[in-house]
Amino acid sequence: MEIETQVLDIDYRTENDEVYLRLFCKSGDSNVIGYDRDFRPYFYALPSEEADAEELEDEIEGQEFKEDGEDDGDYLPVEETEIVEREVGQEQRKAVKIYTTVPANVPKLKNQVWDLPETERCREFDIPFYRRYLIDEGIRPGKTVRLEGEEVEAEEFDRALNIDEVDTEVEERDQEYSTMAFDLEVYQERIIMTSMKSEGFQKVLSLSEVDRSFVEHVEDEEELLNRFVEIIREEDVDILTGYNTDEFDFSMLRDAAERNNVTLALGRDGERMKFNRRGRFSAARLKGRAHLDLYPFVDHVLSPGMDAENLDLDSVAEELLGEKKDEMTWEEMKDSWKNQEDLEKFADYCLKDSELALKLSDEIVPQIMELSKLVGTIPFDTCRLTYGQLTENFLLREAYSREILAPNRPSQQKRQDRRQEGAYAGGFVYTPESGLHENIALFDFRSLYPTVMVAHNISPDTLNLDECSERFTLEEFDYDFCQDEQGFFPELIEGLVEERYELKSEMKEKDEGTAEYQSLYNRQQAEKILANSFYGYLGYNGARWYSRESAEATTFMGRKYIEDTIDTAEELGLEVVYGDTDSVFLKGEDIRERMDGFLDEVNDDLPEFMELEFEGFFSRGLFTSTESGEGAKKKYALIDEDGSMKITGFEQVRRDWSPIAKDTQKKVLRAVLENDVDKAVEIVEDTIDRLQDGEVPIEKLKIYTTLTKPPEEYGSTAPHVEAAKKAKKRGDEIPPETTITYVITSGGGSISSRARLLKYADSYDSEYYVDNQVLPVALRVLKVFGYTEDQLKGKGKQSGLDRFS
DNA sequence: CTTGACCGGGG
DNA sequence: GTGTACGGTCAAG
Repeated sequence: MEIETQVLDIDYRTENDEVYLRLFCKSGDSNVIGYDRDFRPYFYALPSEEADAEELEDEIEGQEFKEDGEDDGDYLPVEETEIVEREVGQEQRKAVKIYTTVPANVPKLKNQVWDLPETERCREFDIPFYRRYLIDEGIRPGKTVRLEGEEVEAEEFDRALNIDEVDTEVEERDQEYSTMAFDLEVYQERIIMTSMKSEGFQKVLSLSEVDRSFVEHVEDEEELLNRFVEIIREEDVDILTGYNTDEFDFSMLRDAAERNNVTLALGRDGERMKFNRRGRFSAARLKGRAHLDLYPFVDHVLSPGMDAENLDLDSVAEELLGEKKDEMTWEEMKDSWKNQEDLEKFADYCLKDSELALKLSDEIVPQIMELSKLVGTIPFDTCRLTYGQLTENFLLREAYSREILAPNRPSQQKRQDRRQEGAYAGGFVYTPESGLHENIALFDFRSLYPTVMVAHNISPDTLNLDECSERFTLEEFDYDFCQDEQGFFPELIEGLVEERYELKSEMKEKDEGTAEYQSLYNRQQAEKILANSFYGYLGYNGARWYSRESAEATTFMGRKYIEDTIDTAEELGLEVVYGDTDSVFLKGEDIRERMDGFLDEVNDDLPEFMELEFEGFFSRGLFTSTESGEGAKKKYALIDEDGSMKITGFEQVRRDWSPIAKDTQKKVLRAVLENDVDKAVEIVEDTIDRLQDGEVPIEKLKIYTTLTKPPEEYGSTAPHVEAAKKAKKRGDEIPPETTITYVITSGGGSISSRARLLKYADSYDSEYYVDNQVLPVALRVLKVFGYTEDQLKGKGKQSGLDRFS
């Protein structure tokens, strides 16, 4: 048979010292499984100085390798060897490619081969087998492939085949994936509710009866688990998703399943869910169904481009969807369950969380899929890999197709050494003049670092070549980049940028809001993410292709271009307000008329591929100052003509500040940007008055901090720890991982000793909130206008007194 | 200034 | 399982 399909997931099995891969695919509505039994694990060995490739090959062929090198150890078979030519660093070399039977043999065999005197080193021995397969076969998950082979039977799948051939040169066809989001509610370490939501299906399983049509009552945790598994399998979705499901929901599910002796057979192959350990995290892996946790993807890939500083579901949904969770605090939820009151609201909240996660997945999963197609990782990996790891997977694929051997991953020691080298200079930041500026035009370089790398052919493989006719030399440093042939990194960047350019022009022909437009948008976005990742990757200490020189040269040239741009502006008599890395802020009454001339002047001098672009106008901008009174870098706020603010560097979005402090700062910023400093001062004074008069609702004074262990295990005293200890004495359960919502109450003693949980707080310490919360954040803005703490406070008190007199 | 502990997301 | 990988902040030393 022959089938056109998309790979969604993949794994491998070993049976009797043989290995086969399982490709979990989707073709229309059909679930397809393909078995490939023709792919063997392998790695490379490079000959040392005292041997050539042939001698090394003979040595390997002639040896009998045993596990742990012991005579009675299990045999580590070398199935086949082959001599190949590969690019190694900057030279062409012969390498021995060594095939074995099962993947687990590779690391063991590699150790022994590496120890041979004929071996200089081994290469590509730590690429997970299924990734190796995807790379070598050219399969990119989510992209259409044609599988050919004999049809076989397989339970739980609509079609199954033993693969003879994989053809990746196939025209793309659209494929939809069904998605379900889920969420758990937990009380005293027990699962009490779970919600599930997909297009056309919603349900809440609850341990208590709730008068809602979507709620199904279950007797106990065991029944809840069994029903959960049943429903997931009945609905048989392709993608199961949620927010922080690896760390929270699935770890709860695992514990509950253990307690109740239930098998979490959630995958398509009837197997139980397993945790894959990956460093600091564990990932809940289902087979054949992709479990995509949205949180790590938001954290690793999306957050650099987002405004939100904390990445809880609420903030992320608000930024990406413009939608908020239902207002229900954790305290309210606990009370609701404890007293079995208002359970309808509780169930609504539970369902809402799944609904939000599902909407978020509508937004995010297509991006994960596009990145999977581009980088070639399965979506399960794509959503969990860090930026550097995504980049590296792409590089491994591109290296393979160019017959380049990937460098080895650095050891812990080597990473340490690389870190020790210290930071190199980053972007150039222009010191602004603090205060309020008007009529600001913002310009920035289109993808500064990627374009710099292309313009100067900066790449580890063009660095300091022995033979080269034309060199780009950086005299400040002791190295150069050869210009004769395009390097590995510039070639990849140029490819991505050009492809993206085409996609963008294709986008212009589609209507915004259509599915086609969205899909093109997601593709170009994936390409942008990847193109922008190479610079950071070269300076990342864990990178195989680490090249400090390349990273350093890139920022150096970036600084040169932004400084030249600033010079050009000044030569044209334009006033520079600020600049950071790849952006310049200019101001002037007539800036709108003069900007085109400025842009032409700059762009005419730039190398091909580089471009300065106009970003937008702002009617006002506030720049703060440092302790010494100099203009502060990276801390400013802008307002455009529509009154929308762009705030950078202020603390108003952090959760360790109380709402009263954050709200006040935002209001003060707006007043200042609307050119009304007096109003800003009044806002502060008024807030201080209200705090001192006890008029501020206690809700506005809460501060969050998370406990990671039981409160009594902390050595140091911190407000949240003390608040938790006191609550525990009153009989509250405070398990680890609790987020403590506390308020500093009035009275004597240290601040920590007066911290109480929000629900127990019957007073507040106005002095603390004035001095440690409101004043510091307000001063961050108002110091520029000459206000001091005493002044704001004094005035506050005075106007307070005025009122009473 | 360096070192080490803590924290994130979830309930 | 071709496992074992973060990065920033803050208080203490």
